[in-house]
Formats: sequence, structure tokens, C-alpha cells
Amino acid sequence: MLRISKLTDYGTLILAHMAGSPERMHSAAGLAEALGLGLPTVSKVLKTLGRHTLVTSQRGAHGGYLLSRPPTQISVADVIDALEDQPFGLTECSASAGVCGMEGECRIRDNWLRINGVVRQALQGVSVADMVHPTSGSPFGPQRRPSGPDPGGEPAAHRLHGPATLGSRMTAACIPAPRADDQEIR
Amino acid sequence: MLRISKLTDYGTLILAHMAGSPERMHSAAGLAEALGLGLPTVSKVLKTLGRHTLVTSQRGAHGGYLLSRPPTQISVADVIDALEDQPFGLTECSASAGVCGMEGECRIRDNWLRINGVVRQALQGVSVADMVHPTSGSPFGPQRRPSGPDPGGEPAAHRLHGPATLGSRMTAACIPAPRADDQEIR
DNA sequence: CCTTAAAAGTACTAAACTGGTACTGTATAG
DNA sequence: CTATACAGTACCAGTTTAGTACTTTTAAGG
Ligand code: FES
Ligand code: FES
Repeated sequence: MLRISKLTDYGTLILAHMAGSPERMHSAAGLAEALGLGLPTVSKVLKTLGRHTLVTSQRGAHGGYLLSRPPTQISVADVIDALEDQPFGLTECSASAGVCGMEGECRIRDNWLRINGVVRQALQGVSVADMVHPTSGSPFGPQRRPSGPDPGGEPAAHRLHGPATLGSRMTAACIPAPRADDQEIR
Repeated sequence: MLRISKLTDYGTLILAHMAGSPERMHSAAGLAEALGLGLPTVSKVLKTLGRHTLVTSQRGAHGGYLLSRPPTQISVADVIDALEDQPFGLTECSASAGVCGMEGECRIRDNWLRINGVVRQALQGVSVADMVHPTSGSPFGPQRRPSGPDPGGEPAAHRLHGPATLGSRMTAACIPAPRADDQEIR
């Protein structure tokens, strides 16, 4: 489906939120409350992020999570790497070597590898600090940005497909402008 | 998982194979045999591609499928659009408008839209004709190929002679160099 | 006509994956 | 010593994907 998983989406959301006050320690419960997500879910995501050293954790009373590096140094690609358990790549075959017996003769694998590379560059060019910005600044990846017109203007040439149901409340995750009662660890 | 679906992978594979002899009509059975995929599956993919006008079909005896435009004008993004039934976008929320009630206040949606744009550009920069090339040429189009006329006849005689052991089942899909007995419609 | 080849359409099922939850264990502040 | 908060594991239900089967329609050719 060419989508990141919801958990990964939550991850970027959480980190982006934390990037808003990088010095502070954030508890899982506080983040869950602030973002409108379930505590067990947030907890799960943070645990995984911790395992991949994107956040550090402090256990015990008044514990919580802290970004382990400046938010400008955490790219969306990092988040994906941490939360998606399969290696990066658009096709199974091009994601890792050795899974397919035909690698030697395959004529399209190289091309997938290159596509993967370009996509990854794009993802590496955006940090979670960029995400929290109101989109104005952060002119996006230093590299590779095709010199063409801004993709935002993409003509509506391609029709919408199916009804895109999925009527669940919040599909992905949102950063609802920080609330007053969001005090986290005080 | 940030993967395209297998069906989509098959689609690029099939189209890349057809791009090897763009003028010829290919039957679903012939393609299935040549690529080592199941006929019902190939059939399903081609039907969908037809519905999205990437290929045209001819029914009846000696029927088959034909690329509906020059292969240089069919991008990987087009294939994805055709075969993935959800609209393009890395997150559900950024893929289409109106699914999320928080669009107004969301502070990260814009950034996802931009990421989507960059990724899409990368995917649009590669045509199925590029895919069949031995990776040497085709320095990965900056973006949209000039929609001008296709450079005409373009040899397309990329006939590598290959053993094509075909025995092993492959995970994704491979282009095993075209075989001698791959005559399709004769 | 009649037969045969081939695509179109519909529907179903098994398997895999995802997302979410529960429960139990461990560390730390006060 | 107790309350708090993270860690790890396991499980389950819902969804999605991939593949198959069956029926119908179209066209060519004798
Ligand atoms: S979550 Fe839907 S727009 Fe931000
Ligand atoms: S299919 Fe695995 S390498 Fe081509």
C-alpha cells in the first residue's frame, strides 16, 4: 500500500511533540494524553524507540522519556528504521540481499535499489524538528530535491480511487496545537 | 511497512517485460509463463492495468494485451496508482483530504504532504522502459519526462541470452532475461 | 454457425500482518 | 515501603493481501 504503519506514524508524532520541548522529560502517560492516543500504544512505541536509542528512558517515579539527540538530528528515516521491523525497501527483493535466488540475473533489482535510495534520501532530509514547524521554514532535504516545481501544486490529474473508507476517527495522528494543561513532568 | 504490494511489483515486472517488445501483443498466459508467475494472478493484474488504461486489451482468439503508450511514458508511479487501490501517500491522513477531522489544526500534515511529493517525484522519474534497461543508462529522470513525442522506434533489442533457471520461486518478482521460447502471439 | 482462444467480471478463502491490550517484572523517588 | 513509571512478553481480533475458482463476454477462423 506504500504506507508507513500507524505505529510509525505515531512515532513521528510523538517525537515531533517531544521536539517542541526537547529539554523536558516526557512521561508516556503525558504524551498519550496530550496526543489523544492510548497509553499502552504510546508506551509500546516509546519502548521500541528506546531500544533503537532515539529516546532514552528514566525508570521509576518521575521517570519518563527524553530525546537522546537534538531533534534536528532525528530524521523521519530514523523513525521508520526503528519502528518498521523489516529493512527499508519498496520491494521485498530489493530490501535485503539474499532473499531471492535470481538476484544474479534479475534485470530490475538494480533499478529498485536506486529508487529506494532516492526515497530514502527524501526521508532522511526531514527531521522531527522540521515536522513540528508550521511548514514555513525547513526547505526540506538539502539534496535530491528535483528542481521542478513544488509538488504541492500537483495537478489533480489523477482521479481519486476507491471510497477510501477507513472511517476511523483519527486515521493517522495529528499534532493538535499544544494544550494548556499539557504539563508532562512538572 | 513502506512496501508496495506484491501485485504492484508484479505489475511493474509485467510492464517492464512488455516494454521489451512494446509493439507486440502479449497474452496473459504467455507473460505468466515467461515470468514464472501464476496465470490467474497475471490475469488479475492485467485486468486492473487495463481498467486504468495502462494497457489495452483485445479479446477473443489471438487477443492479448498491448501497452497503451510508449513504455517511456509509463512511470512506476503510474503503476502504483493503478494497482494500489488507496490514494498515494505515506500516511492515511496525508493521502487524501477530509478523512481526518483535525486537518485544520494539524501541524504535521503539511510536512507529510511535502514528503509525499518528493517521494512521488522519484517514482515518476522512472519509467518501465528504464526498468528493463541494464541499469547503466537512465540516470534517473529528474522528474516528469518531457511529455513530448517518444523517440520513436527505439531498438529495444535488449536481448540478453540467459539460462533463466526459473526453478526457484522468487519472493518478489524478477525479470529473468527473455527466453527463446517466449513467443507470445505468433 | 460452431468451436476455440482469450479477456472480463465476480466471489471466495486461506494466510499474513497490524494494532491494540493485558499481564508480569523491574527500577527509582521520596 | 509504597507509589510511580518504564520493560518485556504474549495474546487476540480485525483487517488486508494474495491467490484461486467459476461464469460470462468477445472475437477469429474454419
Ligand atoms: S492527523 Fe489527520 S491531519 Fe493531522
Ligand atoms: S526478483 Fe529477486 S532479484 Fe529480481
